[in-house]
Amino acid sequence: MPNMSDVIFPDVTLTPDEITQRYPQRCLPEGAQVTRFAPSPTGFLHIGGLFTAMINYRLAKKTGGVFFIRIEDTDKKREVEGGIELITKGLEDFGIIADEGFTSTGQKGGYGPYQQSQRRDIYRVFAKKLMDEGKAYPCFMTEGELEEIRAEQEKNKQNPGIYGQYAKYRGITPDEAQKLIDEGRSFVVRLRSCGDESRRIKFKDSIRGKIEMPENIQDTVILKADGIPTYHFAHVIDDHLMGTTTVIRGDEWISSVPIHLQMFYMLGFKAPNYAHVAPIMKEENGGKRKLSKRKDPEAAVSFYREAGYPMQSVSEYLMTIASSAYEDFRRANPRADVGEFNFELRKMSQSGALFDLNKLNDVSKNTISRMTADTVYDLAADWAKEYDAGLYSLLSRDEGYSKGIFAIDRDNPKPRKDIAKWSEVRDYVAFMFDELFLRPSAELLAKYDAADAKAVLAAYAGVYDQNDSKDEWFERMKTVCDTLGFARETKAYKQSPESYKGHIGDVSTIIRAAVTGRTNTPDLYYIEQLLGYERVVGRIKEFAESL
RNA sequence: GGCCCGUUGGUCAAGUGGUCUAAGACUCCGGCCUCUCACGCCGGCUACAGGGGUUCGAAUCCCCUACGGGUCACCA
Repeated sequence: MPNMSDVIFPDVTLTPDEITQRYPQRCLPEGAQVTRFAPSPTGFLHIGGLFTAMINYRLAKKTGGVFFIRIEDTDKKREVEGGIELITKGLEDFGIIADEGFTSTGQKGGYGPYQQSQRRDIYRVFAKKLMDEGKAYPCFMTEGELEEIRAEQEKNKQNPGIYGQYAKYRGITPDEAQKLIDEGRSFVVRLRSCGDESRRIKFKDSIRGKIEMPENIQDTVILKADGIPTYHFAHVIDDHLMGTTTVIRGDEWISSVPIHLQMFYMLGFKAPNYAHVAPIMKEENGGKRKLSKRKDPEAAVSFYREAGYPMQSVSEYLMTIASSAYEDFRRANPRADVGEFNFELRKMSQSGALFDLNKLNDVSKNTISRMTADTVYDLAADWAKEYDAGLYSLLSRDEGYSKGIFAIDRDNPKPRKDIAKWSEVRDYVAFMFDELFLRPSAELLAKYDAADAKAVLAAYAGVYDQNDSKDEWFERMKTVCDTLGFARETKAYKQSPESYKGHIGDVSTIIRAAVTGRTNTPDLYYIEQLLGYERVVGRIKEFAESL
């Protein structure tokens, strides 16, 4: 009588030991964590995937360990051309660069290959080992049979699945298997579960604490009909061989942990620590639901790039979701590198956070306010180059000029926080470029007497001096106040409003409207300095005539 | 439906039996500062899902209910 594994795995010649020797124990300092991100190459970087990857990365970095990227391409149907590069490149934009495995420039590291489709032989060796030990068997059930069983179970209100009496092929003999194979029947390899429903399996999740569940009793598929492993089996083999110490993944995997733990046990492997992160949610009809790739554009990381959020801002926002202590850290260390933050898994929230655009905007404004004018220019121009060509040509026409705009009120302890995303830049800088400058309408000054406004503009145009220091400039505006009957101090006006036409604020508003076409802008002095005498006085005169 | 997990203001959250008449952040609304805006500062609105226990004492521990999420594939 032939051996079952010879019937099923005639192609497998290597032994588990030979494989294991290729994956020596890692030499890492005490406490170093080996983590990984294991995406499918679907060509779509989900914001939740980025989040998970970031947490994996941070933990590895914090502990002096290793972070690697492994491609889980065991389902060819979902694969997309260029999907791997899109994901690795996408992560690298956020500073998440793999120590091992896939980077945008290819694979590296000594524990590969890091792509499951290239590891077929490895999985088969261990599947064979399980079969040799009676822990796995071939199952020839057809789709129709599977459906019948499911229907029967449903009718009897039993749990669905292949276990106990429903595991029809548990007792198949090698001869019977050979016969079916000769008939051309296809088969999968199932685990011969050693679980007992009445026993409970306990494990400690690094984020959620103690979890306990009934043992797995399902004869889970480990090798599909095409000989490729299922996620479960690949996970166990890969993370064992690659030396992963902490598996950080989405919490949709929690319910599979009993299967995984059982496989580690049956294979004689030590199981890693698990950490299951809560998904990022979206508000809908008053409820919450997971951000969906299909329905929600904001689920894609590319959405934020297009909207003009700097990668840095998205990172920062995600960190605030990952750890509530992060905002305090950031306040205390505005310029520090994220790496200095003491990230801890156990402080992570266990329930899914609603994605909050308000908060992202706020975080982003703060993030941008900490950038230098040069950086703001570079990033804004990069964005514009791709999404707003008109703006790009204006910004890049005179780099120094453009940087000057972004420099206004930037290098001080309380920098302005006007910009949350690059798509706002066009509006922010509009009046600095004649091409975008909107001639002010008289409406802006509706609350003022037209004759007074004209007088203010004429007086100011007469005395404006491009060479003034800021103090001189301000003093000159006050002089205009004096000569035209406006109060040079707001307080003086408030004390006796009847003795003035208005105050310094009114005068500056009139001038601001003429020069910028708006009543609210950053510091007028610096704007005028950049604009230059001709344009300042020209705009003032033009506006005065229109009143 | 079975099994898991969760539930503190509109949102993110701190909180591990007394220091909780519950921190902080975002949003919103007032006010101050101020050449406008922004910044900053001050203040305000709004919360322990519900019910039972345990305890001198419960947001915190236990039980039940409700609600929300996840999972139950030859997808990951």
